[in-house]
Amino acid sequence: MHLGADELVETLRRAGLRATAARRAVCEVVATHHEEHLTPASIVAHLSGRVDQSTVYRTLEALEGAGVLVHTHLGHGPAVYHLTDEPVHQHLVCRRCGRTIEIGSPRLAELLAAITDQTGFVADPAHFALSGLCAGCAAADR
Amino acid sequence: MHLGADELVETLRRAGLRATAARRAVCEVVATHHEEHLTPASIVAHLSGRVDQSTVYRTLEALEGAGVLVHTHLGHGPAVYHLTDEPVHQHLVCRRCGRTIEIGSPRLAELLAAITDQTGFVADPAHFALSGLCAGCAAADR
DNA sequence: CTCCTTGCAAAAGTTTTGCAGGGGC
DNA sequence: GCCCCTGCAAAACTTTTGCAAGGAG
Repeated sequence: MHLGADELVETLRRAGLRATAARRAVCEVVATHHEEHLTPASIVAHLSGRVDQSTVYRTLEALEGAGVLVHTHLGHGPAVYHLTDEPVHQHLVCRRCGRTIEIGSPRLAELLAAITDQTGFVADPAHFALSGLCAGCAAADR
Repeated sequence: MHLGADELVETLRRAGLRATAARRAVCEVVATHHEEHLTPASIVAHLSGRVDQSTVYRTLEALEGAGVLVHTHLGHGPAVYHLTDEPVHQHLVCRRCGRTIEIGSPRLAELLAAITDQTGFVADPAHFALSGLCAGCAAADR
Protein backbone atom coordinates (compact mmCIF):
# COMPACT_ATOMS: atom_id res chain seq x y z
CA MET A 1 0.00 0.00 0.00
CA HIS A 2 1.06 3.56 -0.69
CA LEU A 3 1.65 6.40 1.67
CA GLY A 4 -1.55 8.16 2.57
CA ALA A 5 -2.15 11.87 2.90
CA ASP A 6 -1.74 11.74 6.68
CA GLU A 7 1.61 10.05 6.39
CA LEU A 8 2.78 12.68 3.94
CA VAL A 9 1.70 15.44 6.30
CA GLU A 10 3.45 13.63 9.12
CA THR A 11 6.59 13.50 7.01
CA LEU A 12 6.48 17.26 6.61
CA ARG A 13 5.95 17.69 10.33
CA ARG A 14 8.97 15.55 11.07
CA ALA A 15 10.94 17.80 8.76
CA GLY A 16 10.06 20.67 11.08
CA LEU A 17 7.35 22.14 8.89
CA ARG A 18 3.87 23.17 9.94
CA ALA A 19 0.78 21.20 9.00
CA THR A 20 -1.26 23.85 7.24
CA ALA A 21 -4.49 23.49 5.31
CA ALA A 22 -2.75 24.15 2.01
CA ARG A 23 -0.14 21.47 2.63
CA ARG A 24 -2.74 18.95 3.74
CA ALA A 25 -4.69 19.61 0.56
CA VAL A 26 -1.67 19.07 -1.66
CA CYS A 27 -0.77 15.88 0.22
CA GLU A 28 -4.33 14.68 -0.20
CA VAL A 29 -4.15 15.09 -3.98
CA VAL A 30 -0.73 13.49 -4.20
CA ALA A 31 -1.81 10.51 -2.11
CA THR A 32 -5.15 10.07 -3.85
CA HIS A 33 -3.91 10.38 -7.43
CA HIS A 34 -0.63 8.54 -7.07
CA GLU A 35 -1.12 6.53 -10.23
CA GLU A 36 -1.62 9.61 -12.37
CA HIS A 37 1.18 11.68 -13.79
CA LEU A 38 0.71 14.65 -11.52
CA THR A 39 2.02 18.03 -12.60
CA PRO A 40 1.97 21.16 -10.45
CA ALA A 41 -0.72 22.56 -12.73
CA SER A 42 -2.89 19.45 -12.50
CA ILE A 43 -2.62 19.54 -8.71
CA VAL A 44 -3.78 23.15 -8.73
CA ALA A 45 -6.65 22.07 -10.98
CA HIS A 46 -7.60 19.18 -8.69
CA LEU A 47 -7.81 21.77 -5.92
CA SER A 48 -9.88 24.08 -8.14
CA GLY A 49 -7.40 26.86 -7.55
CA ARG A 50 -8.03 26.91 -3.82
CA VAL A 51 -4.26 26.62 -3.31
CA ASP A 52 -1.90 28.90 -5.19
CA GLN A 53 0.54 27.41 -7.67
CA SER A 54 3.50 28.83 -5.80
CA THR A 55 2.35 27.05 -2.66
CA VAL A 56 1.96 23.83 -4.60
CA TYR A 57 5.52 24.17 -5.93
CA ARG A 58 6.82 24.89 -2.46
CA THR A 59 4.98 21.92 -0.94
CA LEU A 60 6.19 19.56 -3.66
CA GLU A 61 9.70 20.84 -3.08
CA ALA A 62 9.35 20.13 0.63
CA LEU A 63 8.04 16.60 0.04
CA GLU A 64 10.83 15.98 -2.42
CA GLY A 65 13.37 17.27 0.09
CA ALA A 66 11.92 14.89 2.67
CA GLY A 67 12.52 12.05 0.24
CA VAL A 68 8.94 10.85 -0.24
CA LEU A 69 8.44 12.37 -3.67
CA VAL A 70 10.47 12.84 -6.85
CA HIS A 71 9.89 14.68 -10.07
CA THR A 72 10.57 13.32 -13.53
CA HIS A 73 10.92 15.07 -16.88
CA LEU A 74 8.92 13.15 -19.44
CA GLY A 75 9.41 15.58 -22.27
CA HIS A 76 9.14 19.26 -23.03
CA GLY A 77 6.18 19.89 -20.81
CA PRO A 78 6.02 20.28 -17.05
CA ALA A 79 7.65 17.82 -14.67
CA VAL A 80 5.53 15.01 -13.22
CA TYR A 81 5.63 13.92 -9.60
CA HIS A 82 5.77 10.42 -8.13
CA LEU A 83 5.68 8.98 -4.65
CA THR A 84 8.98 7.28 -3.95
CA ASP A 85 7.34 4.27 -2.33
CA GLU A 86 6.42 3.06 -5.78
CA PRO A 87 8.77 0.46 -7.19
CA VAL A 88 11.74 1.92 -9.03
CA HIS A 89 10.98 2.26 -12.69
CA GLN A 90 12.22 3.98 -15.79
CA HIS A 91 9.83 5.97 -17.97
CA LEU A 92 9.98 5.44 -21.69
CA VAL A 93 8.22 8.13 -23.71
CA CYS A 94 7.41 7.60 -27.36
CA ARG A 95 8.40 10.65 -29.34
CA ARG A 96 5.85 9.84 -32.00
CA CYS A 97 2.63 9.01 -30.17
CA GLY A 98 3.55 10.41 -26.75
CA ARG A 99 2.59 7.25 -24.95
CA THR A 100 4.51 6.53 -21.77
CA ILE A 101 5.42 3.04 -20.63
CA GLU A 102 7.48 1.99 -17.68
CA ILE A 103 10.03 -0.71 -17.20
CA GLY A 104 10.33 -2.23 -13.79
CA SER A 105 12.87 -3.42 -11.36
CA PRO A 106 14.81 -6.56 -12.20
CA ARG A 107 16.15 -5.80 -15.65
CA LEU A 108 16.41 -2.11 -14.94
CA ALA A 109 18.53 -2.68 -11.85
CA GLU A 110 20.80 -4.82 -14.01
CA LEU A 111 21.22 -2.06 -16.58
CA LEU A 112 21.98 0.57 -13.99
CA ALA A 113 24.43 -1.74 -12.25
CA ALA A 114 26.22 -2.18 -15.56
CA ILE A 115 26.57 1.58 -15.88
CA THR A 116 27.91 1.86 -12.35
CA ASP A 117 30.39 -0.94 -13.00
CA GLN A 118 31.67 0.77 -16.07
CA THR A 119 31.85 4.36 -14.84
CA GLY A 120 31.27 4.56 -11.11
CA PHE A 121 28.24 6.67 -11.91
CA VAL A 122 25.20 5.82 -9.79
CA ALA A 123 22.29 6.56 -12.08
CA ASP A 124 18.88 7.52 -10.81
CA PRO A 125 16.27 6.30 -13.27
CA ALA A 126 13.52 8.41 -11.82
CA HIS A 127 14.66 11.83 -12.88
CA PHE A 128 14.63 11.63 -16.64
CA ALA A 129 12.58 9.61 -19.03
CA LEU A 130 14.10 7.81 -21.97
CA SER A 131 12.89 9.00 -25.31
CA GLY A 132 12.40 6.78 -28.30
CA LEU A 133 9.81 4.92 -30.30
CA CYS A 134 7.31 2.52 -28.78
CA ALA A 135 6.89 -0.90 -30.29
CA GLY A 136 3.93 0.18 -32.38
CA CYS A 137 5.49 3.32 -33.82
CA ALA A 138 8.80 1.57 -34.40
CA ALA A 139 6.99 -1.07 -36.43
CA ALA A 140 5.06 1.54 -38.40
CA ASP A 141 8.41 3.10 -39.26
CA ARG A 142 9.35 0.25 -41.58
CA MET B 1 36.02 13.67 -39.18
CA HIS B 2 32.89 15.62 -38.41
CA LEU B 3 30.54 17.37 -40.73
CA GLY B 4 31.80 20.80 -41.69
CA ALA B 5 29.79 23.99 -41.97
CA ASP B 6 29.50 23.61 -45.73
CA GLU B 7 28.10 20.13 -45.40
CA LEU B 8 25.52 21.34 -42.93
CA VAL B 9 24.49 24.14 -45.27
CA GLU B 10 24.33 21.61 -48.08
CA THR B 11 22.07 19.45 -45.94
CA LEU B 12 19.68 22.35 -45.51
CA ARG B 13 19.74 23.01 -49.22
CA ARG B 14 18.87 19.39 -49.94
CA ALA B 15 15.93 19.81 -47.58
CA GLY B 16 14.68 22.53 -49.90
CA LEU B 17 15.79 25.43 -47.72
CA ARG B 18 17.72 28.49 -48.81
CA ALA B 19 21.35 29.06 -47.95
CA THR B 20 21.15 32.39 -46.16
CA ALA B 21 23.85 34.27 -44.29
CA ALA B 22 22.16 33.62 -40.96
CA ARG B 23 21.95 29.88 -41.56
CA ARG B 24 25.55 29.72 -42.75
CA ALA B 25 26.64 31.49 -39.59
CA VAL B 26 24.75 29.09 -37.34
CA CYS B 27 26.15 26.10 -39.25
CA GLU B 28 29.63 27.55 -38.88
CA VAL B 29 29.28 27.74 -35.09
CA VAL B 30 27.76 24.28 -34.83
CA ALA B 31 30.50 22.75 -36.97
CA THR B 32 33.33 24.62 -35.26
CA HIS B 33 32.26 24.02 -31.69
CA HIS B 34 30.98 20.49 -32.01
CA GLU B 35 32.72 19.30 -28.88
CA GLU B 36 31.13 21.95 -26.70
CA HIS B 37 27.67 21.66 -25.23
CA LEU B 38 26.05 24.21 -27.47
CA THR B 39 22.86 25.90 -26.33
CA PRO B 40 20.79 28.27 -28.46
CA ALA B 41 21.93 31.10 -26.20
CA SER B 42 25.61 30.19 -26.51
CA ILE B 43 25.28 30.08 -30.28
CA VAL B 44 23.78 33.57 -30.25
CA ALA B 45 26.70 34.64 -28.05
CA HIS B 46 29.28 33.07 -30.39
CA LEU B 47 27.70 35.16 -33.13
CA SER B 48 27.77 38.29 -30.93
CA GLY B 49 24.06 38.72 -31.44
CA ARG B 50 24.42 39.19 -35.18
CA VAL B 51 21.79 36.50 -35.63
CA ASP B 52 18.55 36.67 -33.72
CA GLN B 53 17.74 33.93 -31.22
CA SER B 54 14.52 33.05 -33.03
CA THR B 55 16.48 32.47 -36.21
CA VAL B 56 18.94 30.30 -34.30
CA TYR B 57 16.08 28.23 -32.91
CA ARG B 58 14.56 27.91 -36.36
CA THR B 59 17.85 26.88 -37.93
CA LEU B 60 18.55 24.31 -35.24
CA GLU B 61 15.05 22.96 -35.73
CA ALA B 62 15.71 22.65 -39.47
CA LEU B 63 19.04 20.87 -38.92
CA GLU B 64 17.38 18.56 -36.45
CA GLY B 65 14.59 17.85 -38.91
CA ALA B 66 17.20 17.02 -41.52
CA GLY B 67 18.66 14.49 -39.11
CA VAL B 68 22.15 15.93 -38.69
CA LEU B 69 21.59 17.42 -35.24
CA VAL B 70 19.81 16.42 -32.03
CA HIS B 71 19.09 18.19 -28.81
CA THR B 72 19.49 16.73 -25.36
CA HIS B 73 18.13 17.81 -22.00
CA LEU B 74 20.92 17.67 -19.46
CA GLY B 75 18.98 19.15 -16.60
CA HIS B 76 16.78 22.10 -15.80
CA GLY B 77 18.58 24.54 -18.04
CA PRO B 78 18.45 24.95 -21.80
CA ALA B 79 18.79 22.04 -24.20
CA VAL B 80 22.20 21.30 -25.70
CA TYR B 81 22.80 20.43 -29.34
CA HIS B 82 24.96 17.71 -30.86
CA LEU B 83 25.92 16.68 -34.34
CA THR B 84 24.54 13.22 -35.02
CA ASP B 85 27.73 12.04 -36.69
CA GLU B 86 29.29 11.76 -33.27
CA PRO B 87 29.28 8.26 -31.86
CA VAL B 88 26.10 7.38 -29.97
CA HIS B 89 26.47 8.17 -26.33
CA GLN B 90 24.42 8.63 -23.19
CA HIS B 91 24.92 11.69 -21.02
CA LEU B 92 25.17 11.16 -17.29
CA VAL B 93 24.71 14.33 -15.26
CA CYS B 94 25.71 14.44 -11.61
CA ARG B 95 22.93 16.06 -9.61
CA ARG B 96 25.40 17.11 -6.93
CA CYS B 97 28.37 18.63 -8.78
CA GLY B 98 26.71 19.08 -12.18
CA ARG B 99 29.53 17.38 -14.02
CA THR B 100 28.55 15.60 -17.21
CA ILE B 101 30.16 12.40 -18.38
CA GLU B 102 29.31 10.27 -21.34
CA ILE B 103 29.19 6.54 -21.84
CA GLY B 104 29.94 5.26 -25.26
CA SER B 105 28.83 2.67 -27.71
CA PRO B 106 29.48 -0.96 -26.95
CA ARG B 107 27.99 -1.32 -23.47
CA LEU B 108 25.33 1.27 -24.15
CA ALA B 109 24.10 -0.52 -27.25
CA GLU B 110 23.83 -3.65 -25.14
CA LEU B 111 21.71 -1.89 -22.53
CA LEU B 112 19.39 -0.38 -25.08
CA ALA B 113 19.05 -3.69 -26.86
CA ALA B 114 18.02 -5.26 -23.56
CA ILE B 115 15.28 -2.66 -23.20
CA THR B 116 14.07 -3.30 -26.74
CA ASP B 117 14.05 -7.06 -26.12
CA GLN B 118 11.98 -6.62 -23.02
CA THR B 119 9.48 -4.04 -24.24
CA GLY B 120 9.76 -3.48 -27.97
CA PHE B 121 10.63 0.10 -27.14
CA VAL B 122 13.48 1.49 -29.25
CA ALA B 123 15.17 3.95 -26.92
CA ASP B 124 17.08 6.94 -28.17
CA PRO B 125 19.85 7.70 -25.70
CA ALA B 126 20.51 11.12 -27.13
CA HIS B 127 17.40 12.92 -26.04
CA PHE B 128 17.61 12.76 -22.27
CA ALA B 129 20.48 12.59 -19.90
CA LEU B 130 20.52 10.21 -16.98
CA SER B 131 20.64 11.88 -13.63
CA GLY B 132 22.52 10.50 -10.66
CA LEU B 133 25.70 10.81 -8.67
CA CYS B 134 29.14 10.69 -10.22
CA ALA B 135 31.74 8.35 -8.75
CA GLY B 136 33.25 11.12 -6.65
CA CYS B 137 30.02 12.43 -5.18
CA ALA B 138 28.68 8.91 -4.62
CA ALA B 139 31.81 8.11 -2.62
CA ALA B 140 31.53 11.33 -0.62
CA ASP B 141 28.00 10.27 0.25
CA ARG B 142 29.20 7.47 2.51
C1' DC C 1 3.29 36.24 20.44
C1' DT C 2 6.56 34.65 17.17
C1' DC C 3 7.77 33.64 12.82
C1' DC C 4 6.55 30.18 9.41
C1' DT C 5 3.28 30.17 5.39
C1' DT C 6 0.25 31.84 2.12
C1' DG C 7 -1.55 34.23 -1.88
C1' DC C 8 -0.74 37.63 -5.08
C1' DA C 9 1.98 39.59 -8.42
C1' DA C 10 5.80 39.96 -10.88
C1' DA C 11 10.14 38.18 -12.57
C1' DA C 12 13.07 34.79 -14.50
C1' DG C 13 14.41 31.48 -17.99
C1' DT C 14 13.54 28.96 -22.20
C1' DT C 15 11.14 28.48 -26.44
C1' DT C 16 7.56 29.84 -29.82
C1' DT C 17 4.92 32.89 -32.78
C1' DG C 18 3.03 37.06 -35.63
C1' DC C 19 4.34 40.25 -38.68
C1' DA C 20 6.34 43.50 -42.00
C1' DG C 21 10.40 44.24 -44.51
C1' DG C 22 14.45 42.14 -47.03
C1' DG C 23 17.02 38.87 -49.67
C1' DG C 24 17.76 34.17 -52.18
C1' DC C 25 17.13 31.91 -56.38
C1' DG D 1 9.43 38.80 -59.17
C1' DC D 2 7.94 35.35 -56.04
C1' DC D 3 7.89 33.89 -51.66
C1' DC D 4 11.09 32.12 -48.20
C1' DC D 5 13.66 34.15 -44.24
C1' DT D 6 14.95 37.44 -40.96
C1' DG D 7 14.80 40.47 -37.01
C1' DC D 8 11.99 42.48 -33.72
C1' DA D 9 8.68 42.21 -30.32
C1' DA D 10 5.64 39.98 -27.77
C1' DA D 11 3.55 35.86 -26.11
C1' DA D 12 3.56 31.27 -24.17
C1' DC D 13 4.86 28.22 -20.68
C1' DT D 14 7.05 26.49 -16.53
C1' DT D 15 9.16 27.72 -12.33
C1' DT D 16 10.93 31.00 -8.88
C1' DT D 17 10.89 35.00 -5.86
C1' DG D 18 9.56 39.37 -2.99
C1' DC D 19 6.43 40.92 0.08
C1' DA D 20 2.69 42.06 3.23
C1' DA D 21 -1.05 39.84 5.56
C1' DG D 22 -2.57 35.69 8.03
C1' DG D 23 -2.34 31.46 10.73
C1' DA D 24 0.19 27.46 13.34
C1' DG D 25 2.21 26.22 17.51
